[in-house]
Amino acid sequence: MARWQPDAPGRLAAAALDLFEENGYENTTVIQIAERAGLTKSTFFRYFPDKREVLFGGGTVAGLLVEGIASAAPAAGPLDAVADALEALGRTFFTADRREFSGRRQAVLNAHTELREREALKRIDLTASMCEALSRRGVPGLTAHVAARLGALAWEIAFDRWIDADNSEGFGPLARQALTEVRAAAAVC
Amino acid sequence: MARWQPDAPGRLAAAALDLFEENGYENTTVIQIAERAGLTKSTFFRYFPDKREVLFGGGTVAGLLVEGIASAAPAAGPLDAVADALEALGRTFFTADRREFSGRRQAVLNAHTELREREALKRIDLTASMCEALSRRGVPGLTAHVAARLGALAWEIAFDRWIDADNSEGFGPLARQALTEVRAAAAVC
DNA sequence: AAGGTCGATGAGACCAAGTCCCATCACTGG
DNA sequence: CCAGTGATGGGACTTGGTCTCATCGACCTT
Repeated sequence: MARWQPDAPGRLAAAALDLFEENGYENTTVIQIAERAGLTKSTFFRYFPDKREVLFGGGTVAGLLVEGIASAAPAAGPLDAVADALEALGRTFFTADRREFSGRRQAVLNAHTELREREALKRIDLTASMCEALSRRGVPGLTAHVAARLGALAWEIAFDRWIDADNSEGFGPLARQALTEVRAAAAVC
Repeated sequence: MARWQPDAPGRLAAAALDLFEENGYENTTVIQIAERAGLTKSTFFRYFPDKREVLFGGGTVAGLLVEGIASAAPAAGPLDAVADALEALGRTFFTADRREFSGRRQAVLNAHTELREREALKRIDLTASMCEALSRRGVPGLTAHVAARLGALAWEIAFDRWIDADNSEGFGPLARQALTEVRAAAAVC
């Protein structure tokens, strides 16, 4: 018999999402989250550096993106490399079984400025990661910047559509579709 | 004789910038900021909703941008409207006499994650404002999104160059230049 | 000139976030 | 049987942020 229940951080994250949905982010206390998970404030801060971070656990995304861009066909253009990376994300991270969770989480993020703020920072850092990865492919600096930002925009569009209940397509195809739309829109600016 | 020294928020912001430079953001206390400005914690939070916001006082930027985009020539394309707006910003906000201050402020922002986070949110909201303004010009949704993001990128590039000491050009021309470079880069994605 | 309102500020209680340090206690290996 | 380990608990402490009430000079009214 194990001494402690398994997966403390997972339980904390689940409890936090529940409570944020029920009472709102600013009306729930770290102590309440910890209690619902059968833990204490001390343990909460052992796993998460602050209250916001409890909803941003999966830090593997940056790595997946960078790897996806790096391993794209050498002849692929910058936006094609980004498309490959987003597709990899769809296979590993935005899988069908996580769609409901992602939707709930995103709804909570959208509803609270403090959480939107954290998300904004994550997005900027992810975009910077994509930009670096593109540079390492030999893409010139400014082009890499533009491609990374257009890729981030396509990502967001695809994510919104993926979350949308009436849509049962996978994230990968949605990302490719969004990317071609973005590319077309950029051409008429 | 005035009962109080004038411009309490301005004094608070100046004191905060000084202290952040001297001791770093997390090592300076709101009480210290208030004391240096000859005020108290109560007064600080009367003018600023939180400690970070003391470096983000000028909230007129969004209005200037939106107005600039709205008042561009009707025949102008989306990115040209953005260029007009950035030029207006250069005339009203990024004036030569504020360059030194802007540089100091930006250095502090870049050095502290908490402040970068707030800046990230501001940027997202500004980009959304530009996007809306473009939509009101009749620019189709996706095109507006792309133009707003490319405009934001050009803004950042122009700002960095403007801050750079060896460059005495005004913000407006730098923004136009950055925008044409970004446009060219987007064409080869 | 006396008195009352107004508006910016001060004082201090109070709560929650976040940090730190040390105690606990089942499991493990010798 | 015993010492070490590692996840957890407990609680003191600092700071950000909220709230309410007190202060007091300027200004206005009569």
